[in-house]
Amino acid sequence: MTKKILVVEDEAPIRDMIKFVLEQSDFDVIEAEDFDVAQDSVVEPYPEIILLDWMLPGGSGIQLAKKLKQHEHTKDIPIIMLTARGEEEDKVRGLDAGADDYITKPFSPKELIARIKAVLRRTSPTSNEEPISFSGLILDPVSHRVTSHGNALKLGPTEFKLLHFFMTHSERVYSREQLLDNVWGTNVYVEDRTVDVHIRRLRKAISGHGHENMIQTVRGSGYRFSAKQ
Amino acid sequence: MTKKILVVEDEAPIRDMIKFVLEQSDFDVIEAEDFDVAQDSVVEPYPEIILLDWMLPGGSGIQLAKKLKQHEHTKDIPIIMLTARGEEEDKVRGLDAGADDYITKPFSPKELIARIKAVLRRTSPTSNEEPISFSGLILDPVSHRVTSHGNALKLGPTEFKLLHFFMTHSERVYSREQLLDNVWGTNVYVEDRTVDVHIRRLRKAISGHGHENMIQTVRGSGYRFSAKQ
DNA sequence: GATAAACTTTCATATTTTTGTCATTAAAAC
DNA sequence: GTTTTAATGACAAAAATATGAAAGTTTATC
Repeated sequence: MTKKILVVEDEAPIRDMIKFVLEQSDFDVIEAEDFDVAQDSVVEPYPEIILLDWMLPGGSGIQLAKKLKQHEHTKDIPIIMLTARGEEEDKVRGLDAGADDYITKPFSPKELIARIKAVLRRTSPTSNEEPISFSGLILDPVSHRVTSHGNALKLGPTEFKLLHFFMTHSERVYSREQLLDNVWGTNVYVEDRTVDVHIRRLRKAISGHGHENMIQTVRGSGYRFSAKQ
Repeated sequence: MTKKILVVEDEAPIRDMIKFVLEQSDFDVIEAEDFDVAQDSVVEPYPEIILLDWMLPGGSGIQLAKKLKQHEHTKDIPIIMLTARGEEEDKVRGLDAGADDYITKPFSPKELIARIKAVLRRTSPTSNEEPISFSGLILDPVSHRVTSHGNALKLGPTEFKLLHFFMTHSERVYSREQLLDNVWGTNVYVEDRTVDVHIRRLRKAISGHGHENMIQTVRGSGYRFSAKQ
């Protein structure tokens, strides 16, 4: 699950440094050296976060921020401003313009990564946290637990995700590819048949508690999760 | 439940800005522009949190912090330092003097509120002075003691905070990063893996008393504190 | 203010768990 | 009965966590 980050910075050396640091931490970096390139870069799939040099030539950093905040699709993308020392007053305007955080140059790689992660944590949507229940089988996303009639079941991470997906998308057939996309994530290179193995592991884990038939094979199409027989 | 916040800041415009922001978020603000006024303001009912300008005229911010930390009634009031950029080194001394967090000026309203809430989250379980108990394991915030079936356990400061957090947030998975935020604090840049080590030490400390499995590893997600197996 | 003790953080290494793939067997479809 | 598709068991590689120890900091004590 690599996150896309757009780095808008006119000075190539700094941009390169940032790119290097971020890629070390497994982010997917897109670079832009000015306002126009940056604008063209904010397209689908949208970056999850934008590092924006405040002092772009012509002071266009603020303009870009404002523009992004105006559009529905981009207004929720968090922006971290990069500022130089001594530009204190501008920061206020930057934060007004909708930036979520700022970092003062020069910064340490550690700080950069920490800030990015903090912002991602703050802004990433808190999905539905309610336990999901199907005839005695309960999955609780908060405690990250699955119980069957009160007994804790032991599943690996992938089986947990798979079950979570199924329980939130029941009564519907999914092909192996769709399952891979939804559970493993897009652009993951894994054999289709691997899904079978995880299905089997999941079935094994929830079986013996009256949940024998909840994960149903639909020959030629894929699998379906259902409480009905 | 409006919380009382004392703002110690000599520059009136900044003070006003902070007051405005905090009142928007339903805090009850008390202002002080210097050491003496501040000292007189720290009386019952005590503020729940203090925002303290580091660079008070005469550098008396640190003195105030130290003084507050010396007195029984005020030593547990969390202090957030307000510092200017370029005073990085002072921050260290500030945190030494007992500050719980710091914010660099200028800061956004969003950031200010976020930091205050974070500190309150971290420290307000402390304001609940009731001992917390889980199947024979008792943590008493007042005496700062942990006992297992009556026997005192020896934990380091971090292990104590970690256990305290877990005991007030059981049955919920926390990632290493979330634990760092909640137990270490937001301004701390520490390796994720460091959490593992403290988890181990905590486990070691509470083990051998029938609490083997209270701190549970959730592979791929983090850790969970639970009385259940 | 020096010295020792206690803590914290990081790092290297060991251990455990999980994962993806493959070969084989079983089941269904035609 | 042959072909197609899924189930299963085993296994090696990869990933994540546990652990021990070193190095650096802080705190306490004399």
